Amino acid sequence: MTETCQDDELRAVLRGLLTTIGDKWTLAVVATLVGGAQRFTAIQRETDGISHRMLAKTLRDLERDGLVSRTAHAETPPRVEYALTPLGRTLLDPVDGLIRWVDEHGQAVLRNRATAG
Amino acid sequence: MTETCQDDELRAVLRGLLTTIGDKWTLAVVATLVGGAQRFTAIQRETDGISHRMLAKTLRDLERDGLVSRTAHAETPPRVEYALTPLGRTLLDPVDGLIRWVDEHGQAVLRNRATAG
DNA sequence: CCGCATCCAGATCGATACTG
DNA sequence: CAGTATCGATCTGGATGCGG
Repeated sequence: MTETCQDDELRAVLRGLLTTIGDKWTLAVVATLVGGAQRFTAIQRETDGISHRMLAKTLRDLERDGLVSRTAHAETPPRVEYALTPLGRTLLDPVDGLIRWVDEHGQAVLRNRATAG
Repeated sequence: MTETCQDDELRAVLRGLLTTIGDKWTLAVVATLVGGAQRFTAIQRETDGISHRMLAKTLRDLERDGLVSRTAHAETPPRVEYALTPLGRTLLDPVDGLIRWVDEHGQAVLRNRATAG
């Protein structure tokens, strides 16, 4: 495994990661899970305007990447809880950096957008 | 201007920003511009596989947000140079945090994807 | 050389309905 | 309650051609 290959792969992962967390709902869902494990319906209620389908997709993607864990309890009625994995929690740090940037410079971006149309 | 309104707007900006920098090519273009101002064609040559149209769109979006400046020189042949603005450079910091995260945990994500995908 | 408009194929998303 | 499949509307991205 060469370094260039790794570099290429890392770039791909970076883009994929940005695409993932940049997806319309991912961040909101993650924000909902910061406080602790949540059930499917609870997440949907917390996340304003998300459709059933998109929540399912978002959670599956996050689970696929190992950022969110899915625990199905064999009960009636069925109960499934989602939570951030340790790996998922490590992501909160750099994301927080982005949030701070928006907090600091977001207004400037808005102003630019308003000016430039 | 209420705080809740600002909070909503900031969330919108955050999502918009993540969408922007998560867009397929934005990061590669920004990476090209880190070293200094570049011409349209030079950026296209540096950024492997990007189409004319997408580069134009990417640059326009970045310019709209005030992250990239566009300087047209009135010459023949026409020459237009793009460069990161000071605001654009402040964004490099949090993005670097993300890159470090990928550097550190990207392999784990890939492993998870391979297992679950 | 630079940028935009048009056209077209593929991806995405929301609503709905159906299974366990 | 949790999750998947289908369908239709919308959006995106690439190729091409034209104007500055």
